[in-house]
Amino acid sequence: METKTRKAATRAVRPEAGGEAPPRARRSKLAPGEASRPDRRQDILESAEALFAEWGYAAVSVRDIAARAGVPVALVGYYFGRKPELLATIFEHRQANLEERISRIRALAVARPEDAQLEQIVRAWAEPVVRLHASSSGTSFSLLVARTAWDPGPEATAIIERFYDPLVAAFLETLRTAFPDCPHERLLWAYEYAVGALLMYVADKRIERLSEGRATAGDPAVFEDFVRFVTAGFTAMCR
Amino acid sequence: METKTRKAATRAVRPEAGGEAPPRARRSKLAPGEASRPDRRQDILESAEALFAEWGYAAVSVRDIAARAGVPVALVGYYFGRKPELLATIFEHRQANLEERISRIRALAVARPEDAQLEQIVRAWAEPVVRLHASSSGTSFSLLVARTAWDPGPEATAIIERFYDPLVAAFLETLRTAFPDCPHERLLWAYEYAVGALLMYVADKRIERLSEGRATAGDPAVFEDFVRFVTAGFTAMCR
DNA sequence: CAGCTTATTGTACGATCGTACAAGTAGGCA
DNA sequence: TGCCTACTTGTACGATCGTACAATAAGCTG
Repeated sequence: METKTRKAATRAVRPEAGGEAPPRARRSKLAPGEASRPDRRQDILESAEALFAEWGYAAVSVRDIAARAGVPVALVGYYFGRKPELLATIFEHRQANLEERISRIRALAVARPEDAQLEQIVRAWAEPVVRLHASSSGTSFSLLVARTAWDPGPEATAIIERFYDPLVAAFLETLRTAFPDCPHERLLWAYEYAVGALLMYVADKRIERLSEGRATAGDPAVFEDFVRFVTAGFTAMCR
Repeated sequence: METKTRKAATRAVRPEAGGEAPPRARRSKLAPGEASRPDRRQDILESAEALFAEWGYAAVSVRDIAARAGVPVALVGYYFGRKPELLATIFEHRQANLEERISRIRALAVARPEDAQLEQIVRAWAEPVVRLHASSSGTSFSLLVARTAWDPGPEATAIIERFYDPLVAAFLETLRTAFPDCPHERLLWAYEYAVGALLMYVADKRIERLSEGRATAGDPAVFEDFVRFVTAGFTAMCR
């Protein structure tokens, strides 16, 4: 519940090292034997991702991010502008995984084997997330997605609307081919429950404590159980 | 990610208007025809509950709470001490609902009709929450529970451990009588998914936007669908 | 009335926050 | 050589935060 009133953004130009701009090939001169000095912009991005994922967007300060990246505070603003833009940039860099989910779901809508279709939809929807979560570089981002989805603040909800509304649309549309007679609202509720389960799969820390470390999210059998749970839930509600 | 270092709490005595102390029968003198002046302590408590539920613990300042309650800031500290104690007091005032859940679940463990037992367990576990959520005075608290469960901050996790670990224990213990052959970890994962679904049921704001207002959580049929979803999920995973 | 306890208020301290801004450095190209 | 651009840094401003504290008001008990 903040009420910030500051001058509007007047930053002249910001380096766009991401996609279209020149591929950021400065710093080519490095002493022989010296490891290529890591990109400080990337350092900031990874630090922000890790910290946001662990503590939530609001609980992490720009100074925390800069400290973890080992750069002065002002460099964060230089590369990413305001704090909400930094959050958005993180999600932009991870869009590939999201687009894979959408395209896999949409592909199922056209080719319909009519058999075990639901399970395929659930897999197409959840599997990229679980795979990302299991990878070493993506585990913090999958956690960040959950934190952002649960964050009631305006910055987080804006991110969710922008990046994940298309996924919901694709999922529901394909799901309607599997359950043509199920009312739309019921599908929506079932989707909510599935999202809740998936977010808990990816983000909950409590299960580690409750199981005394025996329950690990990396086990493929756990994912198979997850698919079973969600698939059966959908079937029970809509069939 | 804050690092506060202040003097330890040296407040002498704080009014304990809640449970054991004298029932707070001051302010008995009111002019005839004048409505009994509302308890300002209660006002603060309700304001805090509503604001924490809507924006999350960290995003709400003590000043926000005082402003909503119409009292000066210092009164919050006078009645509740530090901010984490205020959060804990809210949960203490709502413990009745939690204890109902636990006792209902435990009651099912002794009398076992062996038939439809799982559905009864799920109902005993979820129904008090849904009923509280549907009531006018409890809808903000059920939202607060979800926000707190999802909050990675230390204050929130302390609350969850203190108040909800007994519920998990009761649920799992009773569940083991229904699925004697299901491994413990699998039950734990299924419980996680069920919690995720329940929290989404209670707290998610996105479904209102996605359904354009047509999906209402108050509908009893929605709760029946929820029970179906979770029950089928458990059965598919553990049976 | 006095005396004590509770309730109430304004205020101020120290800390942390996001963000802007001016000044500085360094490398590529003329 | 000098200039342009990208990168880097220290710092400071205004705002907001949790919390403590002294002082006052109000109500009850004698």
